[in-house]
Amino acid sequence: MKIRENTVVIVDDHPLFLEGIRSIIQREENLSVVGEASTGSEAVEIIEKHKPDLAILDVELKDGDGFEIFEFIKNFKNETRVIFLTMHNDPEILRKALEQGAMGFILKENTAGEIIDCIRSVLDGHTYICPKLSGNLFKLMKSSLLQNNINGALNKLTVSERRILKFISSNKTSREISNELNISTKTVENHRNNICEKLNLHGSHSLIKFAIENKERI
Amino acid sequence: MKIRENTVVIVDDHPLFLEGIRSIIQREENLSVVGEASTGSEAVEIIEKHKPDLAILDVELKDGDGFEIFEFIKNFKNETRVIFLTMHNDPEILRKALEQGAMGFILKENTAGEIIDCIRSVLDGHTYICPKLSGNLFKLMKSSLLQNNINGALNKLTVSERRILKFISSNKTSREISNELNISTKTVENHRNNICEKLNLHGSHSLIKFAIENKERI
DNA sequence: ATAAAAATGAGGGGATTCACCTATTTGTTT
DNA sequence: AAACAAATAGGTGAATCCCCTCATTTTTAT
Repeated sequence: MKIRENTVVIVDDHPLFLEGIRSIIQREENLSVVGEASTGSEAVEIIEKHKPDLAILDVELKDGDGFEIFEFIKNFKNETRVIFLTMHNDPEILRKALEQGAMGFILKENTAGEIIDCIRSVLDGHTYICPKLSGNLFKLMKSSLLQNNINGALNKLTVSERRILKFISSNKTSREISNELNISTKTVENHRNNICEKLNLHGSHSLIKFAIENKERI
Repeated sequence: MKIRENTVVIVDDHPLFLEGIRSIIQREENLSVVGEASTGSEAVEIIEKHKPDLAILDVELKDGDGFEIFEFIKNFKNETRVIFLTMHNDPEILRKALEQGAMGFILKENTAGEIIDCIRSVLDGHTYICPKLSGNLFKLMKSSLLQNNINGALNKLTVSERRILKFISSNKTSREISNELNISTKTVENHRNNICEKLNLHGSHSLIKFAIENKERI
C-alpha cells in the first residue's frame, strides 16, 4: 500500500530560494511540490487550485506580503497549513505570524535539515519555530511588547497631535508648523507638551529623537 | 575535442541559496561547481585549493563579508573572476564592489536566467551588472556621491569633535557630555558649533537630527 | 623654531523647547 | 442639559541649543 504524498506549494519572489527549497523537498520521501509562485496573486490562485497540505510563504513579496496570502487561504477552508519564511529576524514579523495562526516559522538562513524538520513537524500537526528564534523567545516577546507599548501610546494621540508629530519628524520648529497650519505657535507647543506626556518623553531633545526614530510608524 | 569546463566556487551562508545556485549552474553546459562554502574562512581555503575560474561571493557572511574574501583572492594570483551576490539593493555595496574590481554584480532577486547571463558574460571577460541596478545607475551614482560628501564632511571633524558627536547621537545634552568627559560645558558647546559649521548644519535641531540619522557612520 | 591646527574655556544675545499653569470654544456622549 | 474630550490660545520660568566673538594652552607640521 502506497502512502499518500503530502503536497506542498512554495511562494517566494526569489527564484533561487524557490529553486533551493524545491530541491531539498524533492529529495524527501512522501513530499511533493505541486506548485510554485513568485507573487501574491499567483500564490492565491495556485493554492486555491491545488489545495495543498502545506504552503510555505515568503513574508516579503513584491506585490504585498505573505500575511495577505494567509488571509485568503483561511477563506478557502482548505486545511492548508502554513509555514512562514523570512529573511529578517524581526520580532514583529514573528508576532504577526503567530497571531495569524502560522504553524511554522523559519528564517532563510536556516539549514536544509532544519527546514525539513519544520515541514515534518507541521505536517504532523505540531508547530515549529526555528531554534534561533525560539531560543530568544523571551527577548523577542519583551521587545514585541515594547513595540506594542509604542503603538499603544501612539494610538492615544489625537488627530491634531499626530499631525503635529508628523511635522516634528520632518524637523520643523513650532513656529514653522504654526505658520503652515495657520494656528498659534502656542497651540503647537501645547500639543508638543501633550504628546510628550502621552509618550512619556522627558528632556530636551527626546521628542525630536522619538519622532525621527519612529518616523515610519507615525 | 572536449571543451574545457569552467569551474565555479560558490560562497553563501544561506544553505538554500547555495542549493539554488548550484542547481541552476549544474543544468548548464561547460559549467561545473567545484566547491561551496558558507563562511569566509572556508571560502578562502577552497578557492586557494581549487583555483576556480569564477567565484560567486555573497556580500553578507556571518564571519566577515565577501569583500574580505576578494582581497585574499587577489593575493593568490589565481585569475579567479568574481561575481558579487547580495540581498540588498544598496548603492554603497555596489560602489565598493566596483571599486574592488568585481566583474559581476547581481541581486538575489534576479532570475536564474539573469544569473546565468551574468556568469557567461564574466567568463567571456565582460562585466555584468544586474539590469535593475544598471538601469538606475545614474541615481545610484548620485546617491553614492552624496554619501561620499557626508563621509568627506565627517572626515573633516577632529577627534574631539567626533567624540562629542557620538555623545550627541546618543541624545546627551552638552551638560551631560561635559560631566562625563570632565571638561567645561562651554567647550562642548564650542565643539557643537564647530561641528555644525563643518557639516553645514543650521537650525535648532539639525545637529541632533543629523547625529541620529547617521548614527552608524559616526 | 616658527606657524598652523586643535583643544580648551568664556561671555552674551537670541531662539527653541520643556514643564508647569489657566481658559475658551466646539463637538460628542450620556 | 450636563459632562467630557479635543482644539485652540495665552503666561511664565528654566533648560538647552544656536551663533557670534575672544583668549589660552597644547599638539602637530613645515
